[in-house]
Parts: sequence; C-alpha cells; structure tokens
Amino acid sequence: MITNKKNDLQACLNKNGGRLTRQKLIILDFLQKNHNHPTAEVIYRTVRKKLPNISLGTIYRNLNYLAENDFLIELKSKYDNKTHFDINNQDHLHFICLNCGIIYDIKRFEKILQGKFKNLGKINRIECSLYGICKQCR
Amino acid sequence: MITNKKNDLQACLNKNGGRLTRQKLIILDFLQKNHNHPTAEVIYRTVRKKLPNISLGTIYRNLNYLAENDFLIELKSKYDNKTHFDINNQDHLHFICLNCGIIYDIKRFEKILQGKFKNLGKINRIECSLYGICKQCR
DNA sequence: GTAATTGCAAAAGATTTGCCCCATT
DNA sequence: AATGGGGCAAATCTTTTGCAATTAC
Repeated sequence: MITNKKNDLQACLNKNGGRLTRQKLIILDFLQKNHNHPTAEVIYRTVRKKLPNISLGTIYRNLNYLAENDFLIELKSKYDNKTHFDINNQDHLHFICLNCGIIYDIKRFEKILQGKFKNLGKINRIECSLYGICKQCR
Repeated sequence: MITNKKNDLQACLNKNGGRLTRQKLIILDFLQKNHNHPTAEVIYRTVRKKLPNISLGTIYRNLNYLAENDFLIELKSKYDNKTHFDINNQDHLHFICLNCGIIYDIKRFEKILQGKFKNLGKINRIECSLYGICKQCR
C-alpha cells in the first residue's frame, strides 16, 4: 500500500465520481512522508523524479482537489508569499520563521480555539500562524 | 490633521529617511477609516477618487512600506486568494466567510495566545483566521 | 468504449520593478 | 538644489485553463 490514505482517497473518488490516478496517489504519498510544508514548485520538482513527465498544471489541479476534499491544508506564508501544503492530520497551528522561512507544526491546539469561538457558529477551519525567529536563527 | 497616525508616520520616515507624500498619507488615512479589509485593487480604485493619477505600483509600494513598518497588517484570504490590508490597531484575529468572503475582526485575543506560546521564543506577530459561514449567509 | 485526467503551452491575475520626471525636504 | 518617490509600462511570478492525446474504469 503506497499510502495509508489511499483508501480514504478511493472512497472520496467513488463518492464524487473521480478517478484514482498515479499522479494523485504519488502527490498524496509525498505529502504524507514530507511534513516540510512544501510549495507546489517543490512538490513538482520532487514528484518529477518518480513521474518525469508530470506537469505543474497537474500538480496544481491535484493539490487543489486534495485540499478541497480535506486531505491537505493550504497555508499562505508571508515569508515567501507562496502557498504551502500540508497533510491535514489534525488541527494544529504553524510557527513561521521570519528569517529563514521554516514552518513548524504546533500540535494540540484545536480544543482551546474551538471552545473559545463556539458562539460564532460553525468554524470549518482554523488557520493560525505565529511569526517569529526560530531557535536556529536566534 | 488628516489622520491621527500622521505623527507616527512622520516619526517613522524621519528615522528611516523617507518622505511624507500625499500618496502615503491618503492610503493610510483610507485604511484608518475603512475596516473592511480591502485588497490593493479596491484601495487603488477608491484612492483614485482623491488622487486620480495614482498608480497601482505606488499603491503596492506604499502598502508594503506601511506593512513593513507595522502600520498595517497583510492578510491572505483563502476565499479570493488575495492579500487584504488592515490597520494594525491591536492584535486580533479574523473570521472569514467561505461563502461571501467577508472578513470580520475578532478582538481581545492576544493575551490568550501570547501566554500560550511563551516558550517558543519571541512571537512578532500572530495571524489567525477562522474560516466558516457568517450569520448573513446561514 | 467513454469520460475523466493528463501534458503542454498559453493565459490570467497579482505584484514588482526600471526608468524618467516631479515633489518633498 | 538634491534626491526620494511617483507614474507608467513592462516584467515577473504564481496559478489556472483550453485542448488534443492518454488513461482509468
């Protein structure tokens, strides 16, 4: 099994009428193994090693599909002004270093915030980034 | 006095060697009076009514200057994939409606988060967006 | 077989930049 | 008077899209 999300992906495709392509699977697999919050360009360059003819358009189309269906989250960084992608394993927030751009996950966060904002109605997604200087850069 | 941030802006310009132009002042003034989180394009179209020859390049250059010097904050919305601008009056978070794109401020938030993440080192800025469906759209 | 998806290339959209002229200091 | 900033237009960069060929079902 190339990825343990493969079954979830298949289920999602069945429900919505899509097809399980090598491209989708390899992109999802890559993101499951890499938690560095890569950009589309970085994903493209890496996935190309396995699928030399894949195009950037396909990368974007599939990343968008996966994000819309909650397999991934999209994160916009002020550091480089690009969209970064991350497997949506759990609600968490991000620490982004203003000096080097590195992005860390900070886990166990949803309870604090979900509780705090109950009165606003249903919150589909919380995206929270802390900008500062990381320990390596200090 | 066109804006109560004018003195702060002048002080900032003195320190860094810039000049107080009508363009900077009118952009800052506009954002002080409008808390709708406009995009550069919207700011451009509105400011053009006062300064008919101002160019989009100038809008961007000045918005970037003002954001770098902490007069403004930049907010990237998933709804339209654009950068929105907001006067940096206090730490607050944003509610963004996934249906209509409206952005609300949610105030009084910094203490909770600043306290929560002390151990990560200095946090320069917290940017937190809650995505959901607003009351008008429900 | 047929309908969705890919690869490719062109287009679109947002933002930045070079250069010459004008305005602020 | 000196020079930083503005206006304009071109360039850049990221992301999207149209279309013919390919692939999954």
